[in-house]
Amino acid sequence: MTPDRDPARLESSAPIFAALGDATRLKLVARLCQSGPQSIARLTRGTPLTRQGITKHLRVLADAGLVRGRRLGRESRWELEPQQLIVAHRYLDLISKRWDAALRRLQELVEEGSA
Amino acid sequence: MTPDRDPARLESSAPIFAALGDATRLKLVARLCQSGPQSIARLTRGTPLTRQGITKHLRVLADAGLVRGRRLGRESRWELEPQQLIVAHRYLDLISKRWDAALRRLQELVEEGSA
DNA sequence: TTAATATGCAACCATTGGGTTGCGTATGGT
DNA sequence: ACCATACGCAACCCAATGGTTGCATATTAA
Repeated sequence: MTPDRDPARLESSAPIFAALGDATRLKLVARLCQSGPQSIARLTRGTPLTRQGITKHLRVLADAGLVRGRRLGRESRWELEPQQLIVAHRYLDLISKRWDAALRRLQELVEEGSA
Repeated sequence: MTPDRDPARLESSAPIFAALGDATRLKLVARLCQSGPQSIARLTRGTPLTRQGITKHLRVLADAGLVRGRRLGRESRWELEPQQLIVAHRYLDLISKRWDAALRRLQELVEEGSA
């Protein structure tokens, strides 16, 4: 375990952030979050994009492990996959904490220097 | 405030995620985090990239507000900017919580349906 | 059976992105 | 004064991305 000590593990968060780094995909995530699993056609409604555009974005999210889709009859239902979100979340948590620590160290140095 | 209620605010997180969505930039953030403010030349050492490459990545991070640089003598010192990290962190927090809520609702529906 | 719905696949296009090289310039050290 | 260091700017290149259209296919409904 101890994923917060493994730099390689940390770098693997990049694809997750990359997948979230697009306004359209963020909206998709939000919609899947708020309204639960949906078909592509339904996800397309309300966006200025083509169904194919949405499909591509869903694939990107799926490749990052943020989302999963399976065929149900003639439609394919897509839903959120929480684990990867948690990975990203933990990464930011770690960075924030490290940054806090660095800030404190810096602060101490400054105070020492001016004392 | 209540940034967690403002969809427009939420979408504005996309550039932050996009900036973090690259392995090289994640490493830069980690290095700035661990070893504090550094010059471009120093940040370049240890990477297979050119100084210009690093400079470009720093600009991307800066445009996302994650990092800030200022000229000190003949070198330019770059350091982390924590607030944007917190924004991203809060976004993931929100999504996670919404997702939890959706999961619970779904769970209830399933249980009702099979009861 | 026929029509409408929901999707997948492939080609294509324009733009962005990651990365380099070359060159010019300011700063620091000797 | 001179040289090395640290940097910025601009041009350039190739690959990836965001987005479209056209067409083929499976499924549901009438």
